[in-house]
Amino acid sequence: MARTGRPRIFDRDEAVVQAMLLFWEQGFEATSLLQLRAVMGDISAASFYAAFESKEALYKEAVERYMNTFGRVTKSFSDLALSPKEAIETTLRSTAKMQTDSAHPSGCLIVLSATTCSSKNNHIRDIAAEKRKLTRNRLQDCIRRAVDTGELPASTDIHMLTTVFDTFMQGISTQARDGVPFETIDQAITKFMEIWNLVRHSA
Amino acid sequence: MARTGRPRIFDRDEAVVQAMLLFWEQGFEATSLLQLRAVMGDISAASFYAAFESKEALYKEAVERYMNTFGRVTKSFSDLALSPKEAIETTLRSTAKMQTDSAHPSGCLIVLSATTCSSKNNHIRDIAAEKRKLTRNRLQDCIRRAVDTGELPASTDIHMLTTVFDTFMQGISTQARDGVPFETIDQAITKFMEIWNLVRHSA
DNA sequence: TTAATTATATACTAATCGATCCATAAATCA
DNA sequence: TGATTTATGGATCGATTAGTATATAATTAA
Repeated sequence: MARTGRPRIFDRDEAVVQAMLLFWEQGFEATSLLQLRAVMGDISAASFYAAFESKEALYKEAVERYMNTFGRVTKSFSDLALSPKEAIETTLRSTAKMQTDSAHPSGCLIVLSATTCSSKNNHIRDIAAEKRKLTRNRLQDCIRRAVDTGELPASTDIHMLTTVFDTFMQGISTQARDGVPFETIDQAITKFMEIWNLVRHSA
Repeated sequence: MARTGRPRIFDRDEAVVQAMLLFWEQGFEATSLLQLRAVMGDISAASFYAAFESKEALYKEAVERYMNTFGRVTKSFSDLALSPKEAIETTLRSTAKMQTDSAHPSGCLIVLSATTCSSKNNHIRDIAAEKRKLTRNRLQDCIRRAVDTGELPASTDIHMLTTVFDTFMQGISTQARDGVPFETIDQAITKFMEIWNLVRHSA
């Protein structure tokens, strides 16, 4: 059952991807409708608003698309086939690798695209902030699992340790934006992960 | 010898501070001239452009002001009265304390206010990026000093270790923006700093 | 063939953007 | 006093912002 009406001249799915890349590079507020429509296939304003409700609605779609593609690098947090330590280390290395890939904007869209914005757009900031919270929760679950299975001592301060790893992970975005190469970040991760063994033997 | 001409009706110095706070909160592009003029004492457009050359020039002044006030928390990197480890630990704790102070915007202006911007404004991004580079260099000098004095082994990878601490420090900005309280970050710093001893005994 | 549906192109809106012009006010200097 | 200097208020600039109105084109369903 094909849908009725005049067919869309552009690929909506591909348009979302291109919009995502632009939001990733420039952030929400710095990206204009004119720029968006250009990269989305030189579509008209009418076509844009017919296919997407608003700039904000498109941003939400772009964020979701990011989470389901590039943002998947943090999925290892929830990989029960890995030990918690392996899960975190894998996530950090995948994150660094992805964020320094020159095939797309550097850093993380969720961390960079809307951390600052005008007061009237605080609800925009919340869109990405919510995703950061979700990721942090999965990191925390991963650490909790390590405590539950005895890999880390029962005395471990889960909240504190989550902050240690979350802080480092978010810092990778700025490092990547500033051009620090993957190899350097990767070596830094190797050193950073040694914290795990310290926690392990701090009972 | 008082200067000639009609006296300025607003406090230029205080106006820069208020502009700095607004750039800090909202970022460069999200902050409009209208908002700036409002917080700078409800000054007119003519007064603004007479006292400051442009929005960009004001931003540069605001960045300098930040570096000479709130940004001073990283000065400990260069405090030779402290051991390198103390210098870094002091800087991290001061940074966390400052960035979570509710008396002003959270996080770091240098990290947050211009990491993303429209393509035409890439030179704006460079203003803050240059400051991040300077801070990183002072952190690196601090670590180099530890190697030179023998506090860290001669085999230490200074570049890598600088990345470890710089990444964590920059991550504090997003943590602060997301409302993580000082106490939590402070405890995370305690755990994070244990890396130092690992490097010390990794010869 | 006609109706219904959907997307299109084009023109346009009101608001805001950073920045400028100009006449005038308020100070010092001679 | 009168000349010089600087800052002011207020109007305005062209460009750009996100978003809309309208008429038409292109498809499917009946």
